[in-house]
Amino acid sequence: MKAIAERSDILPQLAEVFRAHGYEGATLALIGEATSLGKGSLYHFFPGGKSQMAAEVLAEIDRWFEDNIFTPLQAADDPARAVAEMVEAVDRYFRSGQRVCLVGVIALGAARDSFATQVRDYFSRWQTALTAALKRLGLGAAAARRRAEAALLSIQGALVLARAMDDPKVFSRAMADLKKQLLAA
Amino acid sequence: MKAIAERSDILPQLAEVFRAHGYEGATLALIGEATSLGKGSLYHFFPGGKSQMAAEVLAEIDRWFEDNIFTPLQAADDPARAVAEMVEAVDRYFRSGQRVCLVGVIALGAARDSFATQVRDYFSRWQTALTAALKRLGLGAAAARRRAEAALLSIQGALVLARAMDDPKVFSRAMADLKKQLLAA
DNA sequence: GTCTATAAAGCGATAGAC
DNA sequence: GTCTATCGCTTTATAGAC
Repeated sequence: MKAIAERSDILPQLAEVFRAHGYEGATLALIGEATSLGKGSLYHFFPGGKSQMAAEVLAEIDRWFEDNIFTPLQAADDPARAVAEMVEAVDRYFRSGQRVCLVGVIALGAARDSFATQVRDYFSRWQTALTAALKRLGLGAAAARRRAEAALLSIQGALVLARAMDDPKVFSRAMADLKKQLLAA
Repeated sequence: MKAIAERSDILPQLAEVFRAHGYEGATLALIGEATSLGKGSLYHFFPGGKSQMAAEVLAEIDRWFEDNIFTPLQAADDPARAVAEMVEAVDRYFRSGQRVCLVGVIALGAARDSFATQVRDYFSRWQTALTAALKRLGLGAAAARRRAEAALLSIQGALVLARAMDDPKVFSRAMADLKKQLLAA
């Protein structure tokens, strides 16, 4: 274990603070606590301050989804299996609804305008990747696009509702439904 | 037009500030600006400060939904028509996705814990009212409950996605779909 | 690369005049 | 009921020692 911090260690911790408190609510004090780093170190890594931190966290999330969700959807031999695995990966990633989607949180808040492109791209690339898999399952282009949009909507809605009801089962139910609906004829 | 402010005038303006900036992001400066009221007046109306403001806004929202959504769903002669009118009322209320759901925003943020009961009740009473209407449409108790849950989930998801994509059409499409799904056999 | 100290501004909240 | 002035604290951000 190194005493010297690395970006790869910091970004996930940073992400959790933004997830838990939102952009406005994530203070440098909370961030310092979560990363065990002083302000000096934080500004050494992120000279642009809080907004750079959030931008890099969003970029990291984007990278993760690209590798673990988008690419598998488009490259898989068996599209039905890829779609099912996407739903399972999403369930794990969001810890059955106990973890929130940072991109969704930012989309709802005032910080959306500052990160508009990153937020939009995240969802639109996800939709594109899922649409491709659904087309390979035999759906028409328009139907595939609509169904992919409905899927993203279900995931985001399930996260909101599960947290509002404080009940992870709401999320699990939604993901089980989602898998069925995505793979239906 | 009175120079003296009334609660009934203030609460809607307050609500818009919380919607636009979230609980943490809604500063007293922004609130003062939106209401054209100084801090003195604000603390005269809300001695409990910001948290009382948010609590009363949530109560006001609750009242509005009780009167305009929940009660009509449970009391209507024609449940099919009541369900269709709910979807239309929701579309108007959220301005086709250009306005955000404050209860959802709070549910996702750190302030959720402070308003947990109000947040939970809002959704659970909505689900109860919608479930009742769906049962009168001929659905079994369990199916009605599940379908009502899926409906709330769609609305919240559509709000997130419409804002993320910055495209109100996403919301309108979702509401059109929702109406069909709720009224399907 | 990490820290402490500190600046400058903004925060929620209060006091008191009118 | 409304305002201004202000308190005490926290905020983001910077400076500089180590």
